[in-house]
Amino acid sequence: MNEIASDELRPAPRAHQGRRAVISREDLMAAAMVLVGPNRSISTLSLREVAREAGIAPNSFYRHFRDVDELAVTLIEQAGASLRQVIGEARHRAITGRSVVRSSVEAFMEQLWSEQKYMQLLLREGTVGSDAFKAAVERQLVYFEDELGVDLVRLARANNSGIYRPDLVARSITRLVFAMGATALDLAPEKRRQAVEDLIIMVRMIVVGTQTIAEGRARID
Amino acid sequence: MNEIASDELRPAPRAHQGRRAVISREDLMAAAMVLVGPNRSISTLSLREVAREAGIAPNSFYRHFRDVDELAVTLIEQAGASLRQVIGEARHRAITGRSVVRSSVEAFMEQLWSEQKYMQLLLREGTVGSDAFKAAVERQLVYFEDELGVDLVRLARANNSGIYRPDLVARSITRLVFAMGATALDLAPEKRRQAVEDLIIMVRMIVVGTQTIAEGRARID
DNA sequence: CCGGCGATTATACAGATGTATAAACAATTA
DNA sequence: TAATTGTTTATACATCTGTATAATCGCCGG
Repeated sequence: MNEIASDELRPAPRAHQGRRAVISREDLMAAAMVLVGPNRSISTLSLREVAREAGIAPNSFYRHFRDVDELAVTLIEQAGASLRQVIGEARHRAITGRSVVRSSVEAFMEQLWSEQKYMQLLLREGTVGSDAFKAAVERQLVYFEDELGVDLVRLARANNSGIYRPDLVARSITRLVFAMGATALDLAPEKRRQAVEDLIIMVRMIVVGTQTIAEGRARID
Repeated sequence: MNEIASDELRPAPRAHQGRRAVISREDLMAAAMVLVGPNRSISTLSLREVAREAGIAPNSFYRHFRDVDELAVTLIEQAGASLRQVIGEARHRAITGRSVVRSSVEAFMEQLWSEQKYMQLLLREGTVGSDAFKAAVERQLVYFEDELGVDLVRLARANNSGIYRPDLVARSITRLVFAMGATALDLAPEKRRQAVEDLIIMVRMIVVGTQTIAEGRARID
């Protein structure tokens, strides 16, 4: 994508010629993360602002990203990858435990509190901003859905329980959890526990629903 | 709230003294709606921009709203009220029909296509922006949930079907429908029909889930 | 040690933004 | 008609933005 990003692709074709970069893409991404907050979305950050926070001249920004939007997309991908890893681990660790729903939701919410700013990118900024930005977030959500879908099928087989339209089940759960997580982000700490319990019940309803339908026991109104 | 808004409260204390306002709050709100679009969120509109679109001097804006944020909150309330009315009608009209889920979801999606810009405010801008703005959106969602919750209980009684935690059911359905609606907003027209059908299935899963749990037929994994 | 080159910077410019101040305006009241 | 009052406007200012241009810095190969 970017000629500078390809540094990591070709490790050192000719070391470095000229002055070595004193600042890295990662530094700029970190600076951007310092600036975002509950009332500051990534798309409202200015190039100068990020550069200022990183302690470099505005123009140096261009050597690393074409514009703030490209930086935002990179951050989204990083946040998505890290979240999917955490949740994936939680799900597989829980296979031997008791409730997959509970441990997955709890893992998600833990990641939510500990990485608030990263999570905010995925949860609440996916619907505004440039097309590239929206697409990047949507991509992460679909990754998430796909992995969840696979696990749902595997679990259904293991438990000898039916599952109806696992794709839609995965989609429902993902979107619901992300939506509830977004509102939970600015929730008073003492209400968080309750929010987690509520969310677990919500997810269980979906799971019970798909099982009941699959087993032909559903009464459709 | 605003001394000009109170026009409608005290009809005409002393008609008008001085020049009559040549532009109204509604004109400014309409101008703002012209400017928003799939890639333009309300919180990124500048005061000058809205004034320009409305054809007034920038400073005249202050006679009607304190800032763009106050205008945005007013728009949110208007959008929320109109949506709740449409959906409420659809739900009660459907009580005599066949599927409440189908007709409600379809009514929602119709409103989505016909009032895209208004709906966008509720669906995708609720998580960024000022606290006042986020609170306004959340308020509309809770209104929506409450009304849905009441109807769910009524329907369960009418159908002699159980319902578990109707509050959480209403919340799940609301958040899920809004989340899916937000992504559906920039969907190619030919994919919309499929999205509606998928969404109906998702909602049905939740409904079947709550019924199954209420009737003690659930197998909790 | 030095010439070259790439990363970084300083400076600058045009445009946009929020808003302060005061003048121009029109409708109502006296 | 004339004074009054609230609305609208013109002008202005400081600040911020993205970016173009050219100079500076420091490492690396010769």
